[in-house]
Amino acid sequence: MRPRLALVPDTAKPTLMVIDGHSLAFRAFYALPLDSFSTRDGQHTNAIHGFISMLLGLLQNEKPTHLAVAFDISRYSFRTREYPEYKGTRGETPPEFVGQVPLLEEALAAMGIPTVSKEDFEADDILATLAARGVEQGFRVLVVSGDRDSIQLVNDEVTLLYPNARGVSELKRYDPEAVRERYGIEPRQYPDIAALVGETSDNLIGVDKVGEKTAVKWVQQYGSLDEILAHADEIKGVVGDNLRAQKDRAVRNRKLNRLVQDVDLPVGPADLERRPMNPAAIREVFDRLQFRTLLERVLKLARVSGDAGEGADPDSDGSAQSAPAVSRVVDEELAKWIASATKGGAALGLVVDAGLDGLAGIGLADRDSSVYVPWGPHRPDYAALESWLASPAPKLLHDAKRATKLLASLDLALGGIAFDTSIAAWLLRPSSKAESIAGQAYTHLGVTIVEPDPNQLVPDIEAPSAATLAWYVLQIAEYLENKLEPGSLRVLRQIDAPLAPVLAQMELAGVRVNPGVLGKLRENLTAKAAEIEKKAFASIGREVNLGSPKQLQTLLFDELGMPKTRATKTGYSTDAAALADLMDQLDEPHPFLELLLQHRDATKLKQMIETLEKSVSADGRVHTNYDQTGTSTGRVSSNEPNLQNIPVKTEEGRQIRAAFESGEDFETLLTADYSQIEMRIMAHLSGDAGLIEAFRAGEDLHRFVGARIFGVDPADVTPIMRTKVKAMSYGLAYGLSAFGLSKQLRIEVSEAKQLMVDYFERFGAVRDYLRNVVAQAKIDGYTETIFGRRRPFTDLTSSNRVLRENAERAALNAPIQGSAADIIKIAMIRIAGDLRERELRSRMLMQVHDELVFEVAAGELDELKSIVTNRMSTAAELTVPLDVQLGTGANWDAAAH
DNA sequence: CAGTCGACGTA
DNA sequence: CGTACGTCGACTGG
Repeated sequence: MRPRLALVPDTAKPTLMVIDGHSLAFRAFYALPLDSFSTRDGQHTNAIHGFISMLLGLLQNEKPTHLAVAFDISRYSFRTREYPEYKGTRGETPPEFVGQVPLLEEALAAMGIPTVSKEDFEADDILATLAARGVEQGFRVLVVSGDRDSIQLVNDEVTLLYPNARGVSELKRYDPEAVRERYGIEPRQYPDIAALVGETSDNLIGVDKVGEKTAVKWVQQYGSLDEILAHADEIKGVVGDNLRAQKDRAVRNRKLNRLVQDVDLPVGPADLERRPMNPAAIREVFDRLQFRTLLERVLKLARVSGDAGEGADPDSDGSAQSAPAVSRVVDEELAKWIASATKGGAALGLVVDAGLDGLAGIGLADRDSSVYVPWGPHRPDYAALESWLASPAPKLLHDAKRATKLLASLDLALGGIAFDTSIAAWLLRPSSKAESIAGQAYTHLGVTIVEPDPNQLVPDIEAPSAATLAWYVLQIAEYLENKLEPGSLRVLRQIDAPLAPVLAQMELAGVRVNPGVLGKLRENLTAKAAEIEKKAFASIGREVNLGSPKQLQTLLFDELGMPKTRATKTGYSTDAAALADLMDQLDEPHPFLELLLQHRDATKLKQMIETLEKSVSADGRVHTNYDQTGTSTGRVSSNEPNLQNIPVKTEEGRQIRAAFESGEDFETLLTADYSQIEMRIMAHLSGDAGLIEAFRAGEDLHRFVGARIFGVDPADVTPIMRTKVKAMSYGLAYGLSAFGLSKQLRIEVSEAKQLMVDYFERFGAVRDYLRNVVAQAKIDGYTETIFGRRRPFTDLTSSNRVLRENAERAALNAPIQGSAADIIKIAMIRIAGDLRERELRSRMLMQVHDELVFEVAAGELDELKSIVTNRMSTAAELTVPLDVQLGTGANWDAAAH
């Protein structure tokens, strides 16, 4: 059915494609805007993007059988030795470009494309050599280069693909005929023309007054540069005089622009046969570069070339193990299969099939068989399965939280979550995005699981059976288990795998939201926003979309002529800090500014309320989704809706919290939070005697620290002093600079600097620790939390300063934020265990990084308080106590303390 | 219609 | 020129 044959070019000769990496990447660099192609953390990628995009087009259109990319090693070669001025007019290569070359080489390596370079030679010489060898060995050769000197390589077997002025998206094809048409000469004569005319970009001056037209005329007349020089006497006029006077220039140029065709290379054309791509490596590199569309394109190409290369269907491919056939089993047969598969305590792959609503079936797999258990409404006796599911017998899953929830909806318990491939992949690379089972099979096993097109209304092919997927989960689990360090494996087994069912329970429970409270608040805010908007329009005498930064920019900076603020990608900032600055700067601030800020406040809250209202389920509760693999530090995140960013700082914000209540069958809400957990972790990790003493003394931390720094009694620490110290302390864990501190506190940079000096004089071990974290991470390539959770870093040694310093701050923060995440996760697991064992009806509902919210059943408050306090404060043994604050109340706001 | 950006809420 | 997130409306480019 598939036109497989068409994928193989029907030419007798193999095609060798050789590409000048530097010249093409450099063209791409200038063709694509620098600003539009960079990763979130500031790595420029425009040259890489342009190059790969061009390369994919070439692979698709030209279908080379052999391929290599040549790079210059440096800007020095035998040519610069012979003629130091060669390429001398070239300015410093932009650092934004230089930083992209190693990444491009990495991307090519992942795509299985060899790169070639040779000390003392330029990429063009390598192209020339490979082209010559290729022709000798019977190849059709395609040279891809942006250097005009490559024209000399063109002949009946060698075609040059040359980028036009528009960049690298279109390449002009130069075969001998095209060269003749463009220049009126034979390709081999091109260097003679170039020698006479000169090449500005190489700093090669030609003969004065001789341009392309004159040079072409002479070459046509005499045949070659040598002949022209031999007959120089015959040429009349000023150009003739110039030629005779400056013939050395032409001779020198001709010597330099001759490409070397016999460079001693470690590879020949035959070694450059296209190899299968490594999807896992490609994903890794492209993820890092944040190339989404290109990733799709390259993976598609990888699949196509893989099919064409192997030409066999997966089932008949003996080399890779393929999934066993699926059998449907029920009743006694099912019991028998489970008994035999779990013999010796073996773990089974388990996938729940979610059907359209509820549970459609269950897929199970051991190493060499897989079974599917359909979950009919009139189900036969599945006792054996149910008891295995509920038992601690080990199970390997992908997304255990989801499976737990699905089974729970049918009142089925799931125990023995021994491994979760989704979590495992995240622990291995916490910055990566979650993948489906099929995605993981492709990434980790290199296996393509054919899935129906999700855009197709009527599926074109059948979806893979849950049983087959379960078998793949088993394979992936095995692979990842070997990949994970012992420390990461411990984090998986002791923290994240046991946490999954706890989060599942919290999601299922949801939290009761009072629609009346929200509705009233929304109405108030709607009216308020409208009123502010009216005033704002009146103040400027026209209407404007207050939600459009672009329109606001026009208004503020063009029409009202206010001073420019911080630059953003698309203009000037209109954020709250920028507006505050404007109001400070102007003697009589325009009333519009204040109104705009108020309007933002009101609409932001209004939006939040509306999203919350929309997410209330039929049971009157909000069921958020906790993403266990969504952060790179180890925290969980919350979405749909996000319950971790409900306002708390302003009075109106707190009114939203007041809408979160305990359910009807419950008595009250209990909140429990860790006070200053990150500072305590810093005290622990740094071993700073002063900070440890501060926490052991048990008094107000910022007051204590302030007293030390300002040399006064704790009682004499003023609110201003306390604010400064507090900002400094909190900023520490984020890699705050004197500049940042000064901006936040609105004080002079010099004062901020002095504050930092004073701080570190008293708490020097903290600074030593923070420095050491970064230094160690530079050596190891990763950071680690107290419990061994790792986060890898690649940019700590980058030559790009922005990139490197961003990575340094992230590395500084990761062990602190991550350890706090570990601690609360451990507490949650233990609290959930206690609640279950003691058969309490109270439930854990929410987690907000350092805070837990519970719904308390009648008569259980005291017992719950003691469990929560105990488990939270003993979740980790630190050199300082873990202080836990409790609060109770009818709603979340009232329960705060 | 999907993806990006600026802005802003939380710890 | 402070870490980690998610969500919104406006805008952009296919």
